[in-house]
Amino acid sequence: MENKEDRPLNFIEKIIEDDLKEGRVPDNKIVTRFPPEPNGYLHIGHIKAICINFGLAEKYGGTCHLRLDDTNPAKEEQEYIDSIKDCIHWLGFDWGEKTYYASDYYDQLFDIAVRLIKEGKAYVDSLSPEEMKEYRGTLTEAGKNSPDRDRPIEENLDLFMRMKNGEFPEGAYTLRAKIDMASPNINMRDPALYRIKYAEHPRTGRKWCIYPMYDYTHPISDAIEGITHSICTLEFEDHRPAYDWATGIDGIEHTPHQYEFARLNINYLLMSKRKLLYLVNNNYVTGWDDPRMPTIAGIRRRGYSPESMKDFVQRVGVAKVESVVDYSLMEFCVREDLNKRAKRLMAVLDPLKIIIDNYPEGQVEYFDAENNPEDPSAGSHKVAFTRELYIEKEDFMEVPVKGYHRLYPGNEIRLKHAYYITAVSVEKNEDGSIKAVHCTYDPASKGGTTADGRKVKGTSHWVSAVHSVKAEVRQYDKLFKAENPGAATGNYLDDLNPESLIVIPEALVEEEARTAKAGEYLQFIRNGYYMADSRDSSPEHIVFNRTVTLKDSWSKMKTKMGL
RNA sequence: UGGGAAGUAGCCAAGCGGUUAAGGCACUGGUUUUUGAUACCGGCAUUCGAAGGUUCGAGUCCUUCCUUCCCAGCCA
Repeated sequence: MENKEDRPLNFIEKIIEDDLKEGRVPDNKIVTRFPPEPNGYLHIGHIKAICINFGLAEKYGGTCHLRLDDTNPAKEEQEYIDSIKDCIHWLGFDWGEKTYYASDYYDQLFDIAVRLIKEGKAYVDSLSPEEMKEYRGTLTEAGKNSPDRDRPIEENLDLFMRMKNGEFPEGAYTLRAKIDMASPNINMRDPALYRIKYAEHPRTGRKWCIYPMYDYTHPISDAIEGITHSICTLEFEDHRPAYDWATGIDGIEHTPHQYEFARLNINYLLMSKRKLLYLVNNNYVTGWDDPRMPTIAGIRRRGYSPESMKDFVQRVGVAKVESVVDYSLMEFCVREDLNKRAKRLMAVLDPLKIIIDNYPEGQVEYFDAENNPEDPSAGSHKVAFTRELYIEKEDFMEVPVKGYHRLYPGNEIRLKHAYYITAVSVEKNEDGSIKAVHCTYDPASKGGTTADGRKVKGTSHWVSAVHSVKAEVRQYDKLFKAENPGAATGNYLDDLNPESLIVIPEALVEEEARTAKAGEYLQFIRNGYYMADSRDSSPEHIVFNRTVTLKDSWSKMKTKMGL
């Protein structure tokens, strides 16, 4: 049970280690569970819950169940179940052969309900939703008992059977636990156990027309599965008494315990399912897997690695303070991971033509370009060099500003992997814009160094004018430009970043980029990390998504100098 | 004004009565560099929401207060 990462234990790990040490865990095997309701797509916030539950099981040699909490057929769909499974696998976790479903326990749950009725601990209530609300009282006033609370057991039993048999319309009756209408905890004021619902369930079809509620289903499901540590988010703290009530029902052997942690919040991001749905439905984004979406499908398509996201969650930690993590931490994590694994390529996004006057026309040289300077085992690939090339527009200034050490007339820079060049003259269009920059190269600088060891301060990436390939490059940025979208005006749409996607229809990439496939991590040298788009990229029309930029101290300096 | 929780740096987060309050991100200086990237070195809380108290000694214990979050679905 040693702490490999040399990181202090979080409060849940402490509880577990203590439980293990004190022999409170059956067979010394902890059992956790990740219990999403299949009513939508998983987002970054879920990654935390997934990592906690699966991670804990991994760390302490236990198991973690995937359990679909499918007790509300009105909202749930098979599509979501499939997507949830896919996302967990993408993160690198596995739940083994068996997928658990709350719906697997419908029979047991029903039997237990019947038992509760027989023991006088549950009753069938005919109050309408509005009446029930009235009877529940308020936060500061006790509720009052339903007129049906003392209905005879036989009658409750009969009514419950008839509810099950579909004799009543939706809303006519509920089954309620008889707990305490005066409890200061509203969740304990005779919570509903079952409601009537005529809906097609993704797994049980039309077999049932009554469905168990969360507060009743969840703890019993945990108990049935032998969950030892039931970990959920803070908003369920108030439900713990209900959880304990349910696991305390006579005849339930195993008693799991619920622990709550703070959910993950990240600034500039929106996690609300409702708001994300609005963005999708109203075409602010292209879908749930739009690379700007905080969904797992979105960040995956954007080019984030699962390892970096796990690292991110690890660094954030697990506590009970409701916190908002800096977006920059997430960016740091991807960069750190991608730096070690991304294949380096050269891509010119905003081309400026360079003509090397003293380089023979028609000559082609192939240089070796290392795939990753951080990892020599990654090998290298070839790049073609010719007399006419393109570099980034921002890598040339006719009149350089102070501190600029890229190309400008009279200055020598290095073309990555190739030669030193010096700008000699500027060829202009009629409108005064630069048509091309004429340069000379030093043949003795082949490979990017010279025998005299002279230093050049700037190194630019480039592509051959004849060998480069066109590609669409999608420059993604944050979807929202405010840390807390909607905080200022009350409408999060006001904070949408108009520059969250800038499409460069015809960027020029080196030939090697043709081999890139979705899933392969790339770095366009000096531009950022990229990945081929899983949906739209094809050999005929290559599309790259920008995952994240590189850190850029030059642009920071520029803004500091007021440029 | 009921109940449940939480307050340590710009953001996370350790700290569990005993030398100068871990660490990471951000920020910031510098070194190296064939990516103005990376890497590396340095700086960044006399103070822990506030005020009292206990103690030889308090971020840690006690009291009061303040602030923030969650709860009144037949959602999860």
